[in-house]
Amino acid sequence: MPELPEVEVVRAGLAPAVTGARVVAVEVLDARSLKRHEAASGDFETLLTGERIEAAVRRGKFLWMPLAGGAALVGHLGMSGQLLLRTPDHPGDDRHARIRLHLEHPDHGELRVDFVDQRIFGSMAIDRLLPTSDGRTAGFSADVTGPWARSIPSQVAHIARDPLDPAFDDAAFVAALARRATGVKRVLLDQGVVSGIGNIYADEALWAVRMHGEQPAASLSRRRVRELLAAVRAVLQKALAEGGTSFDAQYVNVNGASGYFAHSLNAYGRTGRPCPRCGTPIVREAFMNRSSHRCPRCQRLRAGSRGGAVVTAATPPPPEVDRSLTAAARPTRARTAGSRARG
DNA sequence: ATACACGCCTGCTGGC
DNA sequence: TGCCAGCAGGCGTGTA
Repeated sequence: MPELPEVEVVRAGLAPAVTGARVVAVEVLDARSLKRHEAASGDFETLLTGERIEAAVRRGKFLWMPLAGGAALVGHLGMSGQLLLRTPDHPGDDRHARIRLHLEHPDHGELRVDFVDQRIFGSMAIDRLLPTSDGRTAGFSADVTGPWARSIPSQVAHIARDPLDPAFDDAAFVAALARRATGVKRVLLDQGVVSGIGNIYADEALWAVRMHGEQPAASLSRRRVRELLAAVRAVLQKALAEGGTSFDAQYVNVNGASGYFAHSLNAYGRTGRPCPRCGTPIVREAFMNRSSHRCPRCQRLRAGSRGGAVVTAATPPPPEVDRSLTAAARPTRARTAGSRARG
């Protein structure tokens, strides 16, 4: 399931191929993938056909391509979405292909972008661009000089900046947690507070700093919140670095699903298997209609230390983000695009 | 305003 | 073997 690193891999793979390309034809194979397209703004195919793509930009898990006409093509991969860059003659028998874009690029010639999405939690839409509320660059892209750089699609405007964004406000994040009367994991998953984090990387970051997901956010000291934020960044960057290796730049096989499942993980999906740190079996617990995974020994609920004396016994040891995520993960890492064929 | 349950979707898996 | 519940879960919406 694509979270920030996976979406960034897709964006980075897409960008060189689509930037400057013209949309010559659009095929909507399943209109359900347009559920976030506002019909009142016009027909999706009509609005998109003939447009020139200016860039590929990402904030959190949202991806968009500013168009020369001033609007943007917005994509969200949802649970199972992929944006696959293909040659025009690629077989069209993909069972879950929902939308197809036929592009003409001045340097690369004819290209096809297939939006493939099994569960249809993802979507594409044409949306208008609004100025960013803080006047800064809207998201991540290679080019920040275009007229669209400080503009964000209306349906992405409520999404917070992600932790890898240079404009992310650490102090505001600390303050936001102090205000929240809920568990820290819920806040990590709230895209209005910090974007890009899904269930997998939330569990991994919490494991890295030995924190219980139900720990009340407001009970955390500023220091602990900053440790958590650092762990989030480390986990995302580590995954991103791995994803970079799985991208086959030669023949643009842009693929959001290859990579991260089943490897590099210390807690997520490891129910019953030993915690890489202490050996205690990882437990799985119901959480918001899904699951949380944690080490019952390393990650316990603790008395809050915020605003009071630090309780020595409750002070966690320093996080071991790097060592655990690097060394433990490598042997099980999947290969690259080639391994994807197994499905 | 904030917190949380729910619906949207398909395909796979395990229990009976 | 077939059937069905459960699970995967991001995000918008509705409710309290």
